[in-house]
Amino acid sequence: MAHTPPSLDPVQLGAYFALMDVAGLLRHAVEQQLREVGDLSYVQFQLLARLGLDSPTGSERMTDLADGVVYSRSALTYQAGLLENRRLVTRTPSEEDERSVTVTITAPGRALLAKVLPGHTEVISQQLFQPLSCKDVKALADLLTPVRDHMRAAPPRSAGS
Amino acid sequence: MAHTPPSLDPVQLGAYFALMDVAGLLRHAVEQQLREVGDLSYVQFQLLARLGLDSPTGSERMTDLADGVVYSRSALTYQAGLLENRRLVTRTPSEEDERSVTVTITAPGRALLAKVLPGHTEVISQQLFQPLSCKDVKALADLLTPVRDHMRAAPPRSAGS
DNA sequence: CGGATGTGCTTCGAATTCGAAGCACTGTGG
DNA sequence: CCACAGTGCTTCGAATTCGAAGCACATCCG
Repeated sequence: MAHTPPSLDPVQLGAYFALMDVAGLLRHAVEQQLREVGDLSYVQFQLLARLGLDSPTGSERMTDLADGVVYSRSALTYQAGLLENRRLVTRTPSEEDERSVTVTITAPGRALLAKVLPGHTEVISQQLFQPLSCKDVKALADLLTPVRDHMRAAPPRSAGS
Repeated sequence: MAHTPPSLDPVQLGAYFALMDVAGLLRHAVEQQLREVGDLSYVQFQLLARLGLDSPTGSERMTDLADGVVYSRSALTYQAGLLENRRLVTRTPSEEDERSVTVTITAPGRALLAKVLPGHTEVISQQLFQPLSCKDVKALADLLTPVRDHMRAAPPRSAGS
């Protein structure tokens, strides 16, 4: 059935390596900027951004956060602890599910997020979008969004079944 | 000069997050597969692949390897040491520059590479390329390759200058 | 109601990463 | 020839990551 050739097309290989390289380089650039301006790691920024920008209430459960971030649950616990120590978020037991923990961004958290955001977008614009036209960006988003949905739906388990 | 808006277009944001998410998820999927089949980390695989596939001689200097991989020099030293312990590569002082170290893939290294390669390409095909047509893949490569070149050329230093 | 199973989060130990400092060798200028 | 700067790699300590195991609560089924 799955007649996967032993090696990919050169075009496929190029796309694959370019994707991974761009993501890695971009992550490094972003991380450096975040560290300088706000002493934040990329994960910490992702958490603050999700709480402060995506969530209407500024709160989310640990599990929902983990679903939006690629990292493991334990790493999430660790980073949330660091953010809590710096008073950028609070962790309170959920009232409905006593086992759940609700993470909420604080006012200082929002302030720090606002402080690092301009530099962050600047790095993205400079590093990622400078060589691309508006149409290119649109095309890139349209190309990658279905891939993300596909990957989130299909866990990396055995390809069969 | 650089009138960077305080926040990115929604389209840009979507492209940015999709890119990072896809890369992260793909890295996890690939890493799991490599671990199961060959007990290799992603970095170790990259090193073996570069030595076994890209280099005609099967040898390269540490610095040249580091340039092709995003990781730091010390991480490279560590991983190369692990590969050497498993007899998958050898590290010998260069004859011309006594301070250089030449890394060479061994026969067992090539064998292991050949062993993990089919599964690797299968994962890439399934996870990354399944939702994409051939034209899409071409477009993706054409979009990302200039970005990579741009990022490699422009270090993430202060954007201003 | 009571036990079994499932879900949510944290703790634990091991592995990996990074940047800074250190060591070894090369090349250049006096 | 010798000091000095430059390059290549490794070692070191601290921080971060992961998976597995553990704990607490919720839900289901008899």
